[in-house]
Amino acid sequence: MNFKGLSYFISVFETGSFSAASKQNYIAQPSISTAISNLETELNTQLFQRHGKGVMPTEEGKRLYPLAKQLINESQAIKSLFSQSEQRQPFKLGLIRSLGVGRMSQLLKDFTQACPNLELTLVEHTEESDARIITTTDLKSHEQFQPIWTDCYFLAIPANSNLSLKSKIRIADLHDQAFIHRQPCEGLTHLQQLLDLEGIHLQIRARIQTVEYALGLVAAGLGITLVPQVEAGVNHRDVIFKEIEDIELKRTVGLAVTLDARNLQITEILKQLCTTY
Amino acid sequence: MNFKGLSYFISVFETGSFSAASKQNYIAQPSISTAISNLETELNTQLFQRHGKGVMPTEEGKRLYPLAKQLINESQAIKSLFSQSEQRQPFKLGLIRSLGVGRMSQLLKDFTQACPNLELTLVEHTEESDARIITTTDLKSHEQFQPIWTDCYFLAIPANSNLSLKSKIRIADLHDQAFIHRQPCEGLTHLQQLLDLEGIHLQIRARIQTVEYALGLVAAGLGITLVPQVEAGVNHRDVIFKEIEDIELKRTVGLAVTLDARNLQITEILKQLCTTY
DNA sequence: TGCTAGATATAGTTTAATCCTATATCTTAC
DNA sequence: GTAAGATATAGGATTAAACTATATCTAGCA
Repeated sequence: MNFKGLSYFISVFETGSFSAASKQNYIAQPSISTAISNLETELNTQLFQRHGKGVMPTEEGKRLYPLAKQLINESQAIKSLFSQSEQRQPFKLGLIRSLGVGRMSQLLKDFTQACPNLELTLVEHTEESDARIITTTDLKSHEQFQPIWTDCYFLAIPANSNLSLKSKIRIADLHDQAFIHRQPCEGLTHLQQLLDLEGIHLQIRARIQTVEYALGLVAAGLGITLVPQVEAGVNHRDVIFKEIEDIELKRTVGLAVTLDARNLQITEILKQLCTTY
Repeated sequence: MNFKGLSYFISVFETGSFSAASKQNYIAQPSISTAISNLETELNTQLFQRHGKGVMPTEEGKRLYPLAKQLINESQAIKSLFSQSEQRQPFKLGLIRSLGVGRMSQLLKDFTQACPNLELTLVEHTEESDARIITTTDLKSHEQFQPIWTDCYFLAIPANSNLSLKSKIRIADLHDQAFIHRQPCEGLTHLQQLLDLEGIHLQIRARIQTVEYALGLVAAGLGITLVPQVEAGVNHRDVIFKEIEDIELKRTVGLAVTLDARNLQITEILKQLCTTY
């Protein structure tokens, strides 16, 4: 198997003719003939049916085409990635909020090291971008998803709350608790469904959007709230973080990439990189 | 760029030596030298630092390695896919429930057509498998995800219910409605959180697992329930399907594949195929 | 320091693959 | 039946890859 043979195969497939492919590649027609013939021998299958008015791909040929196309695209992507190493390539990465500064800076450091010719721009995940770091909730159907982290959710409890004294917090302990509601939040969505099933009710004291404000209100003693693991890592004055023992609250954060050709080489590297976390 | 050059590069990278790589590939050492040199010229970058005791990959070499490795793996996968076309290859596909018979049979038909040498076994999504068709909720961190369908959820309403008369159903209309609870169900999870926020309460009349039973109970007039779009397509006696107008309930169904080498060639084809839906 | 072992680089030759030209064969259309 | 257009085959020319032989470099050691 070699790149040239596959490239010729692609040309033949797309033009439907050996002679047209030969012109497209600036070589003689017999060269295409032998190249395809060699490929057929190597794969032990017939790729085209020959007849007077050109060729028709067989079922095997139709199966090979997208695979060959992708392979050739990737090889060219690798080549361009290195040979164009001089000029910086713009790349927009969309981010959701509350990803955690520590691990995100490490991730971005790894990204830029893997692609030194990158001119990275960080935008909101709702904006147009080349790739996004999101949870599975925000995944669009035309995107591919590579998980990076799984975050558990923790309760953030005021130090003076009665809950802070308990060694293990169970879902029943949340009954009638003062609660700071934060939206959008996958974990909270899940929690509230579970509470509803159990007939447990929360007293919503505030509705806000950012984790920082929510924790601020917790510190002020207004009530408890739910935050992703990573946000709980930081030390907050007057706030205690605890897991809920008898249920599992989590979200999956990962890289979502559109299957667009423009930045294929970069997104492939990023996807690869994400598998190492 | 050619396959041989990249293969030699991989050998050199893994052995840390031109001469060791030459032995591994049963060729003379100068051939490796020139092959790597050619690759470096083509990519316009230095891949290894030479010194007396072998070679050390440069930063560029380290970047190239995983890309080259993947490319070579894919090419061998393609080759083995066609040349081993005789013997059937076992492949386990895990499925969640309530995917919808119609579209699933079409998908499986496309799968088996794309890979005619497949010996396909369908198992529960919790069992060990080569790939799974699941929602994003069930995605594991070591898996890659390719969305296939996005399903909206519909309310299933008994024909004799007062709700069936309304032209548009809003979330407020669900207050104190008799409800058949089905778990696990992503959409229901979401819905109950929204109801909880609005202070709307459901009267749970039954708790079951399968869509079929849930619809049976709806038909019996026990209460309403929530089912994914695809299940609503089928005609059910005495059951009416309606969307909730003022909220958006949906799930994303897709192909989850582990990044395991064993069935790489097949999973790659399936992923490719899934992008076409 | 000088020697040796082990590694990569270079030069020149040989081999193998690729491509070319010329021509044969086949199909379709008129 | 014939011409046009397409693929297949044969044999020679070109180009790329591999080999042998040898040079150069480095590290380790007496």
